[in-house]
Amino acid sequence: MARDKSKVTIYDVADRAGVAISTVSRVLNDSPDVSKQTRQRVLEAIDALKFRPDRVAKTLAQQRTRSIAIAIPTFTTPFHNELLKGLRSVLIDLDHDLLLFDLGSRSPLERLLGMLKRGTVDGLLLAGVPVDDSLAAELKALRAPVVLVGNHHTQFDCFYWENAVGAKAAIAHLVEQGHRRIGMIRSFTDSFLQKKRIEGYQEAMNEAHLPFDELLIQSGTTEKHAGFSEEHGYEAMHRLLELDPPVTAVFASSDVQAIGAWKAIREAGKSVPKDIALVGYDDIKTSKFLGLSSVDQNMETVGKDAARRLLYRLENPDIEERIAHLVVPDLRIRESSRYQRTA
Amino acid sequence: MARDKSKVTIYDVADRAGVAISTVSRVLNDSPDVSKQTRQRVLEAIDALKFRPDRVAKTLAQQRTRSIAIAIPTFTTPFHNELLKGLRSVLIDLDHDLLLFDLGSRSPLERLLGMLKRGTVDGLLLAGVPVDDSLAAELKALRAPVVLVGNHHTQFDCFYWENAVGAKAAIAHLVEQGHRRIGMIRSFTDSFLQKKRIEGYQEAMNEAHLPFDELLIQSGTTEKHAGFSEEHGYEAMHRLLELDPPVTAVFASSDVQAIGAWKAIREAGKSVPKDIALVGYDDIKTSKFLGLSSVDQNMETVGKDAARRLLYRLENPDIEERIAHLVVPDLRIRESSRYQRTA
DNA sequence: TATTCCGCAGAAAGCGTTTTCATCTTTAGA
DNA sequence: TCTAAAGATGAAAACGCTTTCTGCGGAATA
Repeated sequence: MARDKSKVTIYDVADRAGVAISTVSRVLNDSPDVSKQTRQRVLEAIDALKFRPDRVAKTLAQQRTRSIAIAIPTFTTPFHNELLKGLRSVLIDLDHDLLLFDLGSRSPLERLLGMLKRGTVDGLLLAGVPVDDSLAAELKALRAPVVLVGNHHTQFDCFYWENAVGAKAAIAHLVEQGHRRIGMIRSFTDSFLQKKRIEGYQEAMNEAHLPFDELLIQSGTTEKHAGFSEEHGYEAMHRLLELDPPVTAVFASSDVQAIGAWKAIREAGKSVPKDIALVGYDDIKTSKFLGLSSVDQNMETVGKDAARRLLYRLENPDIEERIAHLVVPDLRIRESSRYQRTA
Repeated sequence: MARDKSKVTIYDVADRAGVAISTVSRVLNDSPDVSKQTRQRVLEAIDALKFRPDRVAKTLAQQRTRSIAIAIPTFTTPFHNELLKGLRSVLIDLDHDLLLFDLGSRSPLERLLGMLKRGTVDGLLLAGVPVDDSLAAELKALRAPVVLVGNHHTQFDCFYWENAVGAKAAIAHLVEQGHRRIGMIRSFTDSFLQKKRIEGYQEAMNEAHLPFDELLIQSGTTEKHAGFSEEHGYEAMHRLLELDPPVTAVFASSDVQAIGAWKAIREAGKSVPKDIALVGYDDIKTSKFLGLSSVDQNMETVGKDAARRLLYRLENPDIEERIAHLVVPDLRIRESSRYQRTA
């Protein structure tokens, strides 16, 4: 309400340029059906009046919002920052807006679908959100372009990681450093991602002919963020510290968990990497400065690629082909695991 | 385009209920001018058709978008995560959307103002964005509701921190621990916030009758994020390490800088807190687990308060009164500075 | 010279709501 | 019993664009 400031509209421009509004619209949208002189005149009028087309009206007329929503489990983990960064840079270039949507809040899925139904956004990027068949069906029914990040589903475009490969590389590295009792910190819930990382852990252990001990894979009790939190890592590490024979290395499913674990190790009077070597996952920026070894997933690049794909699908709603892009992660070895065991 | 799925509109509802669309709209907006039976009938129709009013059309008709944008310098620092969290929780409750806007990209201010002009958002929350008089004038001219976080300007509602108090408390604590050569890591640019923190540093040094030495206040060369980055802290710490007599404690203007500094200290073969005590600012979640002492600014609470204020101003555009809420920060003492010097 | 075609521009019909205004009932007041 | 007020509803005009349809004049074709 009370929006006086008498907005300058397409009519004002048309008046001043002595043309019809349709002509102004054509100029605005780079239509070829406008003569050079007319275009010039309109452009001048636009300039003189400092006219900016109303985004909402355009949206209503075109039935297209030029904005997408990204749904992520939560904001409080640094995990998604890089992803967001990549996303934004692409969206800006293609003149789209980004709506934030965290699934931590109440009735998240319902609100998500509501957004699509009410036409708030054109498309959806689900990052780290598990998609079961019922959700998939609903999304399909809405015919909404959806791109998945960090998860896999045959009916959608996906960008996800070779989680098994990353985990395996981490463990192989620890084995090479002379470790034989290698613990793992898992997440609270049993996601696709988590399964793969455990798979990688087991493969590497097998190949090194190390016995499998299920006590070596521990989780904490904090459910928040599905267990991808410092607290959770801290708790899980406590359990690992009680094992006998003791672990000499720990692989955490995320860097934040590793940071939590580190604290537990410190408090137990042990040190990293001398007593216990530590490797995380995600390679968040902090890890580079903490000297925490980690598995780099190239989040920013993935963010860019995912955004491009979503926008492409917006333009071409009817392509049937689904892409499933597998990103191969890189192990970054730092001080937290750079210590050769001689025993 | 190609949005077949033949959207169900207010007309369909009206048809089914046997009323005019205006009546449906009244029901939708809880108008009292609808008889009980009619309302009931309409409600049933809405239900049966699973009708959801189109957000965009509503926006155009009402000249109100029900969404706000938050402008922050960058996503890659964990600093704003808590703020975002607070914001979101309030916005959800009041049915508003949040658009992300990072100023790291090109021509940010222009795009920001464009958003307002084009009616993409109703209001703006500027977090950590310096507002000079020319920007203030432009914002005023647009008559847009704006709330500032972390900065002060007489013409806008502000939520900001007693930066001097926080810095002073940090230094006082270090003095109490027996430190006399206390370094400070500042940001790259000379913001309001930075000035205040330096002010607090100096006050505390004065009160402890410690000599002021401008070499004790160092910055790095990395301009990115105005110097609030790990790299910057790392560089600045290198300079501090060269001082003679050496510093025994360092106060960083942010936690990320402190993390960078910590790395430099480690690499120099010194340890925290034994050789050098460390205190940061912001109290990001990571700090709690690193054992990094820090100054807590209650970001999440501020985020909530700021969002509420902005929405309040949206409802009441004409209130003249400006609020300037000063948040008093709390020092959180952890291991990184918990070491009494006997010298 | 008569016909067709093309380039350009205007008129007008959407897009899906809200909101004002007018109309038609009732109900209340005298 | 008549009139005024209140209550409920519908018709239609916004909101600010895009897009289709139509038409006009001039160039190209026959």
